[in-house]
Amino acid sequence: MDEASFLEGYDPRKYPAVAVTVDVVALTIRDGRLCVLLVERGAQPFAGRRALPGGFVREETLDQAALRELAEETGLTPGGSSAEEDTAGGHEAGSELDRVHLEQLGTYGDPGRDPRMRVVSVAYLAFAPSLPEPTAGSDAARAYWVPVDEAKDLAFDHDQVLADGLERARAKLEYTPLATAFTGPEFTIGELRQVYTAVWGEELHAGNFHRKVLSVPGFVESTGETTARGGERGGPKPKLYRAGDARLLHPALLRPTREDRVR
Amino acid sequence: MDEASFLEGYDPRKYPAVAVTVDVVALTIRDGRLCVLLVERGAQPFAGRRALPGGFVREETLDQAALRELAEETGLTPGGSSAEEDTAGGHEAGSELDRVHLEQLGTYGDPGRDPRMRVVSVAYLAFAPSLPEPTAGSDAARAYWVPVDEAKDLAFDHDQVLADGLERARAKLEYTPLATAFTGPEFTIGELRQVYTAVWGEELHAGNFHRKVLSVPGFVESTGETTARGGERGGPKPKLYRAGDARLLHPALLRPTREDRVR
DNA sequence: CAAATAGTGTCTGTAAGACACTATGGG
DNA sequence: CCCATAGTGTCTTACAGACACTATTTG
Repeated sequence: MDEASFLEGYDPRKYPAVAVTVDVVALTIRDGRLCVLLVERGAQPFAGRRALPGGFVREETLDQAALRELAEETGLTPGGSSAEEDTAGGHEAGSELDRVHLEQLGTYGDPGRDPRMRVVSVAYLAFAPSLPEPTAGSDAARAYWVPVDEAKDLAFDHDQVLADGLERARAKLEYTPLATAFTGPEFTIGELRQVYTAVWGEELHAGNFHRKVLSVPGFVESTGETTARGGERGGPKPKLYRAGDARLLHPALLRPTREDRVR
Repeated sequence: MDEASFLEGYDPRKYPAVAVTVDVVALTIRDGRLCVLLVERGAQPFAGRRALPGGFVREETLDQAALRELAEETGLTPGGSSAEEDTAGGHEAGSELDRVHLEQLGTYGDPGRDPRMRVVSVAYLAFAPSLPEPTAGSDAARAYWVPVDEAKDLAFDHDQVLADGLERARAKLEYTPLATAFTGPEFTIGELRQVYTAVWGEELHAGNFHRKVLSVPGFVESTGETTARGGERGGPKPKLYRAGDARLLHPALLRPTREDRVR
């Protein structure tokens, strides 16, 4: 049966129900460590286990569903989590949420990934600047940031989803300027380098990194300012930069040569 | 509502029905042109319009659903298209279908993309070696290969899906050896170059391409043989190669420097 | 002052692209 | 014989990484 014939004679009640959810791999950097937002599950199955935040898709686009879930779990956008109406139109002028990068990661739909029914989950990947612990807010009390190397044994197939998200994030830092999505609106080259070292888990040569970043057109642009103070343990006041207008890095910033080209 | 609370009190009948389909962007190269597999729609909506092959997801993984749709539309795997049982277990030892590369492309789920109900479609991208026109087979009579630059005004949001698939394919040729998925099991460097020019739509310098391909470890390996005859308009008998064991090209084969790093 | 960081200079190996050239075989 | 293609040589430019070095600021 192809799509055409399916749509001709389609009757929803003839087929087993399928639920569509979104799950979000939200990454941020806290204290120099790459962290992911997790929630504690209260109910079966996987009660007590940690899981990626996510939920049912309503009358909205998939992107909107992912943004809504992220907002609810981080407690960032004041948009009420109680409203049951169509959220397609508006959530209030979000604060830090506007600086969050959100993209689709992949879709996970193996039969049996949820023991109770067929659930197809569209996973999203989010890059966020350092955010406050979400416990402050209302109903997001069960969510918290966990260093990615401590995020194991997640519910459902979320270990795999997280692994896919991390690999995507590492690859994206190579050829896009998305590292700036982890920083504030103004940042130093050193802060940018810390993003790379946190995500890649590898030390980078400070001098070469500095020159490389400035040589890629459109990656960063100078604000003309410097920080008010030098580093905590000394050093000159570094210059401040903004994200540039490039959407692709050319030439790319390749990860340290893992001779391990996968065979 | 997050996933945890959704799963606690979930009742499928409380929510509007959602259908999940797979659609396949199947690409091949015919007569030096990049072509996509399309089907003619017989029923409303979009009757008479062309669309990507696809269909309803059954009790199977999403990957299996995509492979099954592709098999049915190309008429390649003898596996019956009439069987209604669980296909998770087996399709017969497929012929050319084993050489097809299949990967998930993305998921499209805007409300209203199908005028009758909420349909979330998981799109797949397939790279196939030159295949016979599928009209030969049974129920695949409505499917045919169309040069991608003539594939316009497709049904649903398939123009967008196709565009995303093409961009993915072009990018993948840069850093993976997937160009070999478009060729037969043995190929010449010239044939491989034709894959690149067809997909990228750009001429490549034959000499530099030749040296570059051979210099990337694991991209191709020599069979020690040459073709039986030279080119149609003369020339030496080129050597034959097989796909190597690399899964990533290092260093990558970058597209001709579009100074247009996207801004 | 000591230590740490920002930022620059320089050198080396590798890779990409431009161009030229030889060799081979079909029409 | 003509011409297109296979395959190689060489040169120039660009870039990545290693290393060294100076300057600046905090404790």
